[in-house]
Amino acid sequence: MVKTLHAVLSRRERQIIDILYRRGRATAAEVMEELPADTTSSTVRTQLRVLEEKGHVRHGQDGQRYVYSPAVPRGTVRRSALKHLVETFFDGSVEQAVAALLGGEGSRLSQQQLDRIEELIRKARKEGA
Amino acid sequence: MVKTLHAVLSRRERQIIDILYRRGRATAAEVMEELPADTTSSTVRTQLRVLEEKGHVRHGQDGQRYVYSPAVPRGTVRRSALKHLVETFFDGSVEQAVAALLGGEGSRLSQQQLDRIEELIRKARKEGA
DNA sequence: TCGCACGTGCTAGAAAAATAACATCATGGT
DNA sequence: ACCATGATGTTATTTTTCTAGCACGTGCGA
Repeated sequence: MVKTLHAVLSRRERQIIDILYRRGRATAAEVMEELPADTTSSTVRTQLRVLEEKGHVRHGQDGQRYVYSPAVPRGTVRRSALKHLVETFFDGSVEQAVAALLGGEGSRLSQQQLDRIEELIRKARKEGA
Repeated sequence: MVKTLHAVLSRRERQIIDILYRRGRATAAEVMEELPADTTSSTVRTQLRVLEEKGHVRHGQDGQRYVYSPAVPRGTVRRSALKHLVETFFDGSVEQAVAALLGGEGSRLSQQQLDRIEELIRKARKEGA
């Protein structure tokens, strides 16, 4: 059983990495903005450095500041995150998960989006046949 | 911003709670089975007790042993977990998330399942109109 | 009835995580 | 040129998490 990223990280580390996945990249200051207001810059920077040592994030340089981004491609992580979520909360049923996505109050999918999803279903039918 | 369950829990606590959500309910021994082999019973029971104190799980009694289950309904937690995942990894796009579910190699949805999903889309169309 | 197997409660100690203090270096405006 | 500002690195301290030891209770088979 390969450990999914989230199973390995500590609480703060997860918070921070999630911010990076959401934004794609961010400076220490930007990360700090998205954390609870009382979090100090020093703390955030230390965490980022630790995360880098552990190989979870990397940084480039922009002038004087560091710009951090996740080391593992988003696509990879989200695939396993999705899988874990489906197994944990939907009895492993992709169908149930899709149902929850479509049914969620917050969804509000446009007609076009629904069109595109139907298109995906047509493709899935062909492949699944 | 309401904190989602997973944002609050420590690493071990998450592992354990996920097991409970997956299985619905479990004894300390059953939880232990699903954790890394070197985890002791004492440790697991302590964690469960702490989780109960914090209000995340509760227990009933079955003869002599305790049977633990999550305190927050699965449906509630999975809704927010899904939401968080969509925001973090799919730019907030439900469509993209559905696409990933349908497109994942491991999916292998049956024709019936696809039928049911299409039915859901029809419903979504009506509501969204 | 004894004692082993298996359950729980409590509590202390070790390990990991989180925070913050302090020092240093570049930059830009006065 | 100089200081205020905003970065960073290093390191120490505090806090939380994790683990495990020990005591005690219950049931069941020898």
